[in-house]
Amino acid sequence: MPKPSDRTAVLQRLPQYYRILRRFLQNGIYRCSSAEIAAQTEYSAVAVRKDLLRFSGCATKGYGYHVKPLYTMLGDYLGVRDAFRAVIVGDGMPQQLLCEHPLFAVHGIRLCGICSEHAPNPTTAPTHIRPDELVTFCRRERVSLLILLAPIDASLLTEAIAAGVCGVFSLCEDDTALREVAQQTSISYRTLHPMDDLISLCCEMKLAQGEPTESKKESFL
Amino acid sequence: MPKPSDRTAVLQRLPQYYRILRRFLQNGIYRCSSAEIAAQTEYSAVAVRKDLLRFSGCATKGYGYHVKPLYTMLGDYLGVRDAFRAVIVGDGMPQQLLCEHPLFAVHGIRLCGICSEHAPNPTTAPTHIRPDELVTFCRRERVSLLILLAPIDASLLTEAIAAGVCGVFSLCEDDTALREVAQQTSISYRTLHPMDDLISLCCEMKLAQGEPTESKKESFL
DNA sequence: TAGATTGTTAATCGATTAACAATC
DNA sequence: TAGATTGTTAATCGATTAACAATC
Repeated sequence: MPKPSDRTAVLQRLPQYYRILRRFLQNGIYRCSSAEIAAQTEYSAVAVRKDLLRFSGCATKGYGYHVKPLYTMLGDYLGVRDAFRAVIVGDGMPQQLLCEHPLFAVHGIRLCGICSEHAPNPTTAPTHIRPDELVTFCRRERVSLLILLAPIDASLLTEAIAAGVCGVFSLCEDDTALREVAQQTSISYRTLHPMDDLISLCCEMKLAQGEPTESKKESFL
Repeated sequence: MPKPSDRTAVLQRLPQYYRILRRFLQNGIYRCSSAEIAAQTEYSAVAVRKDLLRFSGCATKGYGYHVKPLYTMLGDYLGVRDAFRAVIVGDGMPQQLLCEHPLFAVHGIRLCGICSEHAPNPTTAPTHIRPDELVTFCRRERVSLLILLAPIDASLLTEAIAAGVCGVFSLCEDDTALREVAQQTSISYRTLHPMDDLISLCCEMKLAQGEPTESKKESFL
């Protein structure tokens, strides 16, 4: 059923639409056009319509999209209601940040534990898992998703995959081990490097300065 | 000098190469091939070579790239040595997270202050700025970059831009005001939604489950 | 009926890949 | 000279856009 194209550009945009629709619902907006969604993104209204073609059941020509059913169908399609069981691996600030993030409550990802050398703050954190217990825990608790805040050993990751893990979300500086293992095991994964985006922004700012606009040119007069 | 293509796909990849090269240097690797860089990414060696064509001075045919000068040139091109002056706007956990991030020490972004209702933890945080002081502060301290952890008022943002801000990096759930202002003022900006990537990963995991591989198919026998 | 809007098809554009030339 | 590797050109592929048909 899912077309191969679902794996690429479209799949990156659907979660954005999902978030935008949620905001619409929160603001009491129950009807919207493709143009209204597009205005909240970098894309065109035509692109939005194409992406949402799969959910045509929630659209009416001349009227637009019915936000409520569209939000539900989109969520189902994206798998947020599947309640994937997840473990955070690694110490550090982002750990607490992630634990408190509404995603885990709202979006059906069930945070089952935290795997780190040192036990985290017990008031906010779920079950603590020692690194040597990780594989056993994943198998017993049917964990399918690891969220990496620190690099994981290639062999440990391989064992975790054998124990049922099928997805990895990495926020690590160094993803070498993850890429290695992923090549051999066909798991799903994403690596995230927010600071790369910040640097790319800096570069754009720099280039923009080098190309003065009309008003800036005038200042040389 | 900069070609229009610099604004798009290439510019998103260059910061990745920059990070990978830094790791090479940290590991004492001073020579590398395009294939070795590509292995740390999702891209092909040919793509890497094309992207790095601008830095041909740091390459030798039959040998590869000279990591040290390439890292320096790439950093210069990306603007990380320009020491953009930045202010974090908004309360919350990511604030402390960002303050402690090595980026601000290592990559030449100078964090000048934090703008929020309540004063942050004074031990780790730089100057605290009250919201009504933001515009004055930006003008006086020549701030060019705002890092948004909470939505900013469209009019306040417009004033900040008039005061010299030319880039915005947003981690907010709702970017409506930012997009509005950006359309009229031609600032550079990036919006980041890590949870969108996590949801996209969930969807991929779900789709992968629906298409059993050979080994999984066997389990039905 | 007119206006608004989705859905569809063909054309365009940009990015990636493949093949190979150049050269250290 | 042979091997390794970058650099270049043309071909392919995928994604976006434009024009318009369909219909509520």
